[in-house]
Amino acid sequence: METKEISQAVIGRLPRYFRYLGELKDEGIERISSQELSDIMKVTASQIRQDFNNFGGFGQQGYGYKVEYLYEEIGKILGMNQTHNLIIIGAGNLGQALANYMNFERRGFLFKGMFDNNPALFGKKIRDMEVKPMEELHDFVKENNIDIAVLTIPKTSAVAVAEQLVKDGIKGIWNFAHVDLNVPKEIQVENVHLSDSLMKLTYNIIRYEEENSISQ
Amino acid sequence: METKEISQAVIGRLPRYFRYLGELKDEGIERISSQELSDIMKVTASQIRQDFNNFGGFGQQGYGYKVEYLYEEIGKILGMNQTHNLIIIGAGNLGQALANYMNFERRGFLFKGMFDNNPALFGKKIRDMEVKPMEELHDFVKENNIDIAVLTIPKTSAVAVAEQLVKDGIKGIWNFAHVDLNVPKEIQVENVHLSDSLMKLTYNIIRYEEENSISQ
DNA sequence: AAAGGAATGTCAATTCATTGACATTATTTT
DNA sequence: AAAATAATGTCAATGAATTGACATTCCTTT
Repeated sequence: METKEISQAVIGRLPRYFRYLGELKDEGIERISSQELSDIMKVTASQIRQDFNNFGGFGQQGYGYKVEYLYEEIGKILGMNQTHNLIIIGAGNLGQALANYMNFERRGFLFKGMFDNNPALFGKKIRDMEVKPMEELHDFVKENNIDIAVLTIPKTSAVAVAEQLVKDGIKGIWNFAHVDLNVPKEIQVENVHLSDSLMKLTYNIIRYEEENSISQ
Repeated sequence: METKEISQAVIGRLPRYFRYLGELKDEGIERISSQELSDIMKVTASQIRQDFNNFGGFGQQGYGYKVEYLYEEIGKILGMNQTHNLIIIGAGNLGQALANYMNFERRGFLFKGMFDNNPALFGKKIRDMEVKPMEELHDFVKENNIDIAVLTIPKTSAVAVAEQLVKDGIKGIWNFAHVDLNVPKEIQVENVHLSDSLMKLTYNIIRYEEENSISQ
């Protein structure tokens, strides 16, 4: 079987397709063409077809795409048909918010534990899960087949914790700490750098204002 | 003055440069070459120079870049030398987490208010700021010169709220709702779709595992 | 069952982003 | 003060991503 690399540009668009297709499915729509999807999603029909073709193509010529089938297939590609054992490290506001906010379970993310080094939080229940001390983290990861660690701890400790998690056998890290982790390339890292995102927003706001004042 | 468009690819890298330069500055490092920065940040020196040149270039030939100067200049480009009035709409876990988590003020983001439609939350203080009912939102935005609205509300209401915010004169929206907002292009939107990010992570985990099992 | 129409899959062309190379210019050393 | 060195700024080349075009294939209608 040939292993052709699929670009992260394509991967980055899949969740959005998945979301729109889920909505179409919920609306009871059974079939859609790339052109119709293009109109709804505001991307070119050509890109949609090109993207899907990375995975062999899911449509029928002359007909279009079956919404439910396409939804399922993209879901499989994204691993939404599997379960993933997940822990949250850092039980501060953000960690708690993520634990509560996500309807993880609906997508196969099994919330297995929550860790912090603040004794005041030990035993506190978040989503029926007691916060455990950091000392227990590494054994827990090893013994419970944890796939994904969510890092919502300060950047000062994030790098070291990540390195240890790698040794414990973690497969992926969802990193909210404001630092770049230094892990082997076989460990997948997805960064969510919130302040970077906010800075992009301010750049674009300022840029728009400047453009306007120049043309006045 | 010429208005040359700077690609979002470049903008997206600026906050990371800003972060590394801030750290270098804090370490007391005064000068750095694109090659040294390249080694630290794991991007090509060519890209670094190319990126900076979009803004005219900040270095001195034969010398390199003055860390503090470069830090300040990139900060200005990102609007970090200005203040931005900001409100959070949706005082649930995520909204509260963002209010507490960010050291907004250090970067010029002035937290001006928090809104929700859950009466149980009205008056609750978050960061010395009482949660206000949604009814007061639109007048508040108009009267207090709000630049940025952070949307941490369910997707069902996000689209309508965003449309009204545009009428109220908002400039940018930091959108955590799991939906694409439909606003005029002069309004800047920065999406943080957390579950999209998590799906990318699972894709990459699965992909790595498949690659490995094939080569076994 | 055959003809016509519709929409995919795919190839080619174009646009955009990244990398490489080097002339130029400033700094540093002698 | 001059020569040597260092590193930028910039141009050209390469590579990647997106868009456009159309032949092929399947569906639908008659």
